[in-house]
Amino acid sequence: MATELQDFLEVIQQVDTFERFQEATVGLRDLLNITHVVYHWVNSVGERFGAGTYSSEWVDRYLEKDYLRMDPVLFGCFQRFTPVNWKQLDWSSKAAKAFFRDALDHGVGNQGYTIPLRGPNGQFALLTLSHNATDDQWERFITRYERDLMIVAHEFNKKALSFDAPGDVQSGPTLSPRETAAITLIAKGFSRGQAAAEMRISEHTLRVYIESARHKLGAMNTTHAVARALSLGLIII
Amino acid sequence: MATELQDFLEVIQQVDTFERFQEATVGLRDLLNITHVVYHWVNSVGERFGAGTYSSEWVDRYLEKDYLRMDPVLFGCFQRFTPVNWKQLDWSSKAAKAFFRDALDHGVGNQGYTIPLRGPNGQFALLTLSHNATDDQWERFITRYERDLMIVAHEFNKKALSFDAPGDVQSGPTLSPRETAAITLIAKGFSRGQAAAEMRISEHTLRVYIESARHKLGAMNTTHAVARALSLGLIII
DNA sequence: ACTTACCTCACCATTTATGGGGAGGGTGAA
DNA sequence: TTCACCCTCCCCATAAATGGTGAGGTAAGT
Repeated sequence: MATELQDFLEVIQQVDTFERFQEATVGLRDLLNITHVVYHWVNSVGERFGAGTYSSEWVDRYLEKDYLRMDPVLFGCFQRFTPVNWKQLDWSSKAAKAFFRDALDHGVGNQGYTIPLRGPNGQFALLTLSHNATDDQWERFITRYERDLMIVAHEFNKKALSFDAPGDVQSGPTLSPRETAAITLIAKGFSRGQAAAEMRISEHTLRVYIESARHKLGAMNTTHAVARALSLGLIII
Repeated sequence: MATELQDFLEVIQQVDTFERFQEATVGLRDLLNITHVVYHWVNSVGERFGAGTYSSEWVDRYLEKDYLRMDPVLFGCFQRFTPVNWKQLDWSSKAAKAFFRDALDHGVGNQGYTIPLRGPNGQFALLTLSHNATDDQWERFITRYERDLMIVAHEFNKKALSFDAPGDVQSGPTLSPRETAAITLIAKGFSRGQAAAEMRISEHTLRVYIESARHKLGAMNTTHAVARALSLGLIII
């Protein structure tokens, strides 16, 4: 690992407030000598949090124009496992082209590289680097730093996570074996009657499990309970 | 990065069949001079695939006993973002203790380290290392290799992904914006009437979206559709 | 011994979801 | 332009889920 980035990991580990995230992104930008570094994070309750070097005008415009719903970077990363060079994305739609032009006008670089990382409970994070460079230059930059940046992204996430769920992991509700089995069957598309038959219990009993699980999960209805159980990783389908 | 692992990345990149995964795990085990290396992967359609150095007896027993549903490692990793040292997990339950003893009896080491990684469409992968060592020795081992192993895990996943969706990323079903919005609201526990009010459309229209999404997702009912949409990463609640 | 949680079963009335139709207007791509 | 897909609205009858309340037995932990 490049020694300058080695040191930078220490900087991340000392982040203790949201504001420090901002400083850390600035630090990384200056270290790599590029135009922008942005860290974007969606926590387990769907709250978005961003820290980075984009101008506040661009951030406001991005939110105002609801670019979240058309940004090919965000969209591409939602469907991907691996980091992505922006050039590889699909910019063919009219909306995407307009968005890219708008971004350029607001100081975002013409090149970009984004690392997506996912956690349990729908946690989703992006570390984005942007710069003005030729395709070749950018390719070389990525080749040089991609592995280091992966580590940096993970360190950022570790910090973000520590803010999200301070303390224990095992805090959420737990389901009994029969409740888990019942909810899992329902999540697989079984009706109550089918699920009861599968579990060889009366439909009445199955209802008790579902209701019990629903209460534990604080869910409004069965569908909500299934969604929460899935999000919390309590069941696997 | 340790040079021996540097070279190993090349080995991973040359994996071209499922069998080669097996060889790669053996290679990594010998390189690190530990007892076991296992790579476990759940693809976008829920199929499980494992490659590693565990004895076939243990693998068979694991499946036969349905340890998948009680393994604290698997369970812990589902709820976690970051790699986990097995010692940190909750082994207090009777089932977990019995499982651990059974694992020891089948040659699994007393120490372990597992890196969870998630992708879109519910893809979930684990890279597990296991060894017989004291807590201190294992701690030192992890401290030395954790960053390198993260890179290795990502390389494994890159390969696994290339087998999963050869070619296009856009393989699964997609939902229209309104369908996504409707399914998301239902997943959040809204009734059809509430969701329709929230979207400012008639309940009839909302039903059309739900039904349409249900058909696209090949789901038996609304709850199943929500579960599938969540698993596929099409919605976030 | 006592409490807590789990598993199993039952009835009531009401609300909600589902499956099957049909129809018109919009937008974007081939 | 035509085709496909999306958005919006409507009716009907039936099937399924929900909310509330109750009750008896087992198993584990304090």
